[in-house]
Amino acid sequence: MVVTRVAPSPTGDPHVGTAYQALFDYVWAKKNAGRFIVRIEDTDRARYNAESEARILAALRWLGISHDEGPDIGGPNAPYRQSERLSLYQKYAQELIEKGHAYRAFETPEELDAIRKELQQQGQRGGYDGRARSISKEESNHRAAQGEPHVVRLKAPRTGQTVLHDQLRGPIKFENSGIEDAVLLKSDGFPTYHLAVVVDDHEMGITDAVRGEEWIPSAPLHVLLYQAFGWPEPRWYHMPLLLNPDKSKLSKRKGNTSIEWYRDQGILPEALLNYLGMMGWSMPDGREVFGLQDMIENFSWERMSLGGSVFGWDKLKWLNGKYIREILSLDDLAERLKPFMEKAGYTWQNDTYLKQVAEAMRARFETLQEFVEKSGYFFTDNYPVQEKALAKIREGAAYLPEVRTLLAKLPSLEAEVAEPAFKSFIEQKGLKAGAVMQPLRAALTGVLETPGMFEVLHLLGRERVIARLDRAIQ
RNA sequence: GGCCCCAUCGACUAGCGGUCAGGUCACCGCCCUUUCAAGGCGGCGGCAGGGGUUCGAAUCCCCUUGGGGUCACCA
Repeated sequence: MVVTRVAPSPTGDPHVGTAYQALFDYVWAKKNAGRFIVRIEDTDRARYNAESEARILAALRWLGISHDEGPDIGGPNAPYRQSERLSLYQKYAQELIEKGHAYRAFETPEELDAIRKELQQQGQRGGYDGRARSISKEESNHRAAQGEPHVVRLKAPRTGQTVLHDQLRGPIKFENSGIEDAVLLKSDGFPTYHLAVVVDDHEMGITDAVRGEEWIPSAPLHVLLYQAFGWPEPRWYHMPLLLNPDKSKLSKRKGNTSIEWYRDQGILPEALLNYLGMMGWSMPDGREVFGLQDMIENFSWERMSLGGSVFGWDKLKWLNGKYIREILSLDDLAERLKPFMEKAGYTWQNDTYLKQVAEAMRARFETLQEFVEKSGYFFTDNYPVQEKALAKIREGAAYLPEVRTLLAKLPSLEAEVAEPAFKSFIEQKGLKAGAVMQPLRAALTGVLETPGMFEVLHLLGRERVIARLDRAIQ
């Protein structure tokens, strides 16, 4: 049995890094017919954001990553919010104190600052020297009983080494002398990540701890905790990081990290998921377009590459376009377009029309939002006319009245009718097609890039075509 | 700075001792063409450097360099 978890911290926008993590946790669990858990790491009162949890869960749902247990659906290991498990951590912290693996420390934040400075001046590493270790058990108990504020710190060994057995990189050795007496329980009674993650992973039966590489430096602390408790360690997998274009860890300041931002741009969830799947991982046959199920069927850690991956926009957009033009059905595409159209204030006479426009535009937009931006003239007469289009209209002013006459008297604007009529008109005049087509295009759409002219004529219909021509001629 | 991780085209990657180092995005050119796309074809472009090991290294080892992560009562 494999049980994995993703443990987001509800401090803000749903982060693509969380989705990345969740994706691999999910795939690995499902590959092994196991369970995938979502746990909320809300032990930081200062950064807690009340809406964040729901948005993170919604984002995962949107992506199609479904969890087997979590705060919204419950499960055998409930509760799934660390803020609701406080007594657990306190109990285990107490246990460590009694076993001699942890101790209370009573320094105030100001005192800690002073200690840190002092240590730095001496050229020593670390932020705490472990001085509270020397407080006697009696005194410690007494001061705690008096209600004196304190934290609980790990009594890290000062000699020897601790080895992290990372499944992706092999053993990583750390000198214990470099491991600090980290705070396990804060003075507000909340645990730090270090205590919480170990206690919860153990209590929830997590067998495989998959998380970002940024955790490697504190991993020995976690190993030490497992040893102190006498619990078996999970298998550790430290994933490569998602990067900004400048190769630093993906961050809000240097890129778009919110899943909601991509959603609002009209990136499809399957495209985003697919793209995340190709960050550090590849299909055995080299396919670049693949879904969750493909990933589950073909997943193995051997195919993971360890260098971080730049999370870039260009290829994501290309992939999204690929889904739009080759993977989605026309019906599906139209349905997904609707909310974007509505948001932009566009209306359409019926779904058939929307679908026809979508079909005509299909190869010409790569995000749903792009469709809205490029297709306005199909949905309103109030579309802007670009400078270049205006120039084209003037250029072709001589022909437009004749084109109007021609189109007005045609029995229909279907391509089968309009195209031959148009061709012979052009031939008669001894013109090049573009000389007439481009001004006409500009007159009917206000832009110079549109679907084929005859598609446009047919979609707009005679009434709108004539009206727009009249307007342009004036 | 200490500790730790990583290292193939600009980007995403294939490669796991013997390959003309392959594919994709982006970029450039050509074709198609009523425009713009899409699509097809082609091009540009890479094993960071130096030592080893080996008959033979992108592949294994070491050093250097470079990049990154982390050093909180945040996760």
